Amino acid sequence: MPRKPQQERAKATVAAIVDAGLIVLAREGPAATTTRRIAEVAGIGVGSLYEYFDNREAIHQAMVDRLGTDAAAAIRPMIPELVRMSVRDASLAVLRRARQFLEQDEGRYLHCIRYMTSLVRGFPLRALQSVLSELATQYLIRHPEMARARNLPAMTYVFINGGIYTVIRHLSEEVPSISFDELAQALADMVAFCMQGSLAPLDAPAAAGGDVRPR
Amino acid sequence: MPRKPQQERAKATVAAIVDAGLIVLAREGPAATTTRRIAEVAGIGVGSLYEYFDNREAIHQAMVDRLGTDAAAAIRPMIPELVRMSVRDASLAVLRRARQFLEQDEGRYLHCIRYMTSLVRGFPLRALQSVLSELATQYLIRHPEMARARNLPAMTYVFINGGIYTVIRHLSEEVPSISFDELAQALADMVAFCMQGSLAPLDAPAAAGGDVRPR
Amino acid sequence: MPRKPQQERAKATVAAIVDAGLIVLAREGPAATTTRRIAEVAGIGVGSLYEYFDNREAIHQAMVDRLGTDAAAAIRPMIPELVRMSVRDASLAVLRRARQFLEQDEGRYLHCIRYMTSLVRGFPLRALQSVLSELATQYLIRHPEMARARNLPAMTYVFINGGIYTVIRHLSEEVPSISFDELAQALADMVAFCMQGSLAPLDAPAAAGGDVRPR
Amino acid sequence: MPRKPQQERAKATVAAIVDAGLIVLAREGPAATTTRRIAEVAGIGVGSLYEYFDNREAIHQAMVDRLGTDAAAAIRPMIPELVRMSVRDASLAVLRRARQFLEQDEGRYLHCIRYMTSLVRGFPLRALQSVLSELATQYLIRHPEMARARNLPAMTYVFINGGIYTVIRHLSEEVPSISFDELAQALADMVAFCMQGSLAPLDAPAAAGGDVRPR
DNA sequence: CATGAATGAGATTTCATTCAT
DNA sequence: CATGAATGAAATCTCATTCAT
Repeated sequence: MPRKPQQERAKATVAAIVDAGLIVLAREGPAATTTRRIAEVAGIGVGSLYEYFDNREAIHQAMVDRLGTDAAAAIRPMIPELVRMSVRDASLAVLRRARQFLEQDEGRYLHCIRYMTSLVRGFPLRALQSVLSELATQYLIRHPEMARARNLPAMTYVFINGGIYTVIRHLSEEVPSISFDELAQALADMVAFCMQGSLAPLDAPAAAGGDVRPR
Repeated sequence: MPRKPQQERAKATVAAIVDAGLIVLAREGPAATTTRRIAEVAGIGVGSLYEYFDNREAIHQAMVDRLGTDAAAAIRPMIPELVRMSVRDASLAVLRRARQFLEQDEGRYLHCIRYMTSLVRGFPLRALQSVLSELATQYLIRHPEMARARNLPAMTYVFINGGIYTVIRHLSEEVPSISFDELAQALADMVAFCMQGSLAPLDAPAAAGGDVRPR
Repeated sequence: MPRKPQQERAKATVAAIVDAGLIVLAREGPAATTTRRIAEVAGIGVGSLYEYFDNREAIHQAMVDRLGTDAAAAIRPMIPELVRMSVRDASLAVLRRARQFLEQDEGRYLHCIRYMTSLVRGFPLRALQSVLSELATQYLIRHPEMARARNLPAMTYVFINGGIYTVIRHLSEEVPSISFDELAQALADMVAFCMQGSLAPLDAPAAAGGDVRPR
Repeated sequence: MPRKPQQERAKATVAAIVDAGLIVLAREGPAATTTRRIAEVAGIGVGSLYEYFDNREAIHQAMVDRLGTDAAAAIRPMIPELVRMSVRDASLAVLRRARQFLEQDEGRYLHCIRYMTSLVRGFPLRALQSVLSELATQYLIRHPEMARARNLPAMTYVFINGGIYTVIRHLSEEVPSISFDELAQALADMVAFCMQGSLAPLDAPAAAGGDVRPR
């Protein structure tokens, strides 16, 4: 019976419901995402939920989709710009944007991610993962010299997945043992090292460094 | 009023309950970890759960504790041996053991970890994290020359957290884009590179690399 | 989260629940006042109880409140009339009304009172007590000559409390040793004697009596 | 299966169980009188309860019986002495003894009486009532001149029942409006007036007590 | 005899879903 | 369309009772 929203108002209601779901999930945990509570926060009657969703499961799914979509949308527009940066700067830019995204609205998305796996089957951040893969591909297209690195797929896999989770984990910590900037620097360094070669800089200023220099 | 188990039989029952909880969580997801189902799988009556646990929440907590304890116990005994290996070999050894641990009992722990965050407050793998930190510390004590690396705490943080999650994520994938061995190699390489210096091993001594140094 | 009833229908449901509770308590005793049974007798679903009450305890409280309110309401309207009667007649009128109240609906209230103390904390008939106190006060205002009696507060206390309970006790007896009329007469006489009869008889006409005079 | 206690030790255990029941009831209310709690307080295992009682109901019954027996036993030995006192003094003596009985052991019996009606069918204080009736009878035998009072049975009924309850009610109040002594004096006065004081005071000094009779 | 672990019937409570208004 | 009262299936939890040790 739930109809596709055809009017403007209806679309707004659907968005309000999904928003409410995310707000409740973030603030009160998965056990609180009851239909009553979601309807309450959305400012509508319980019965109205079923005008737009088949059942609670569908609302959960919409919440997960929304999070994935929003996360991907936060990064995707940056790609054209990122591919023109150094590996290190591009990494830092992505990390900073990720932090901003996760912490907006009082950490709503950050909190939600914890619980997403319990709401629906499947990995909620697949869309984000795809965007980051796309970024890597585009970057390599523009910088073919890097593509010689061995283990490229594995390295990329580790950077994307390890990166996503390490950031989430760090932002979730109440008393992080290191600052976010330190974390970001370390991650960006690692990406730069491993993709570009030689850890020489480590112990010696080294000479040139070719195109690797930032900006 | 759950009493401390006083007889031998009672201890076995407690273990059976926690086991059953993990089995159900792994196989049927968090929504299935009802008291009824756990009791059923444990082969006891529902009432018996409450002889040993205050409420369902307490059972969940015990499950989380158990997973953390088991995970730590899988790695800790290896430490003395690991510190005598090369960084790369030690990393590989840990990764292999982690895989074995996560995949035992038909991936019970692997599946459980997905849902742990939704069951209780707090990070369920803190114990594992601690063990890995300890390993890092011990390793650096035996290899003081590495301690000169900059960003040591941040690097360690990234390796531990990123490593844990990347492995979990990989093992959870139905159709992984890379093999576990490739992943492990990549991770071990990264640790070795970043901790030990010079990406020389890659394909060549590598000339440039220059200003890639952080900060 | 039980909401205040907003529609007419809802108010009727609340009343039906409390009614059902009193009916079950009267007929089947306190052990039978389960949520299931109350819902059944009220002709609603179990879940509906929780639309209006937080828990079973709240229903019990509402039952007690209802009984107190009804009892008070049975007597209060009589006050204007009572204060114009003689002490004896007023007492008899109150006693007759009390009996009628307690015996209506097949003795529902009478039976309930037995069990009220076990349902909630506090004295369920406080409201009735208050009304009777008010009656006494109003009466004394109109009949100031009585106010000279010594021990007025204590006497009033005894009449009200002793009177309430004696009536309840009598009506509860299966084979009363005296009739209700005899009881009522005796009580009314006592009130009349003690309040009105001046205590003259005590030391005066009374031949014997000796040390019986107060203080 | 529960055997009659034949050994000394067994009798002590039975007493301990009943004691424990009364203690729990007094301190924690009727909902707490579970078999576990009673066994715990009695210092025995749950299973042992069933060595001496058929079921929980039987324990409750024993508790009620015990209270009735103890209450009666508190008053009965005083009868020979009481019948030689004045009405007023005898009344006061009984009231003081009642208070002492109800308040002993931190008000154990007082608290229990509140809940007794919900534990078993029947009036738990019948034994006390009987003792007081017996006292009245004995008193009238020794003081035949009083027996002329009209309404004697009704008066006695009121005094006994109203007296018992008024005292219980008063002792149960947290902030009594009058002191126990005031209450006792008032009650004793009333008894003395009504039994002894000739009813003359009613409408006139009157001659006899005769015409005061109702109707 | 005494115990306490185990039980399961039954109690309370929650909540997704329906449907009359 | 929107509502929220009503529902009942299913969850959590309690506790009198049994019985192997």
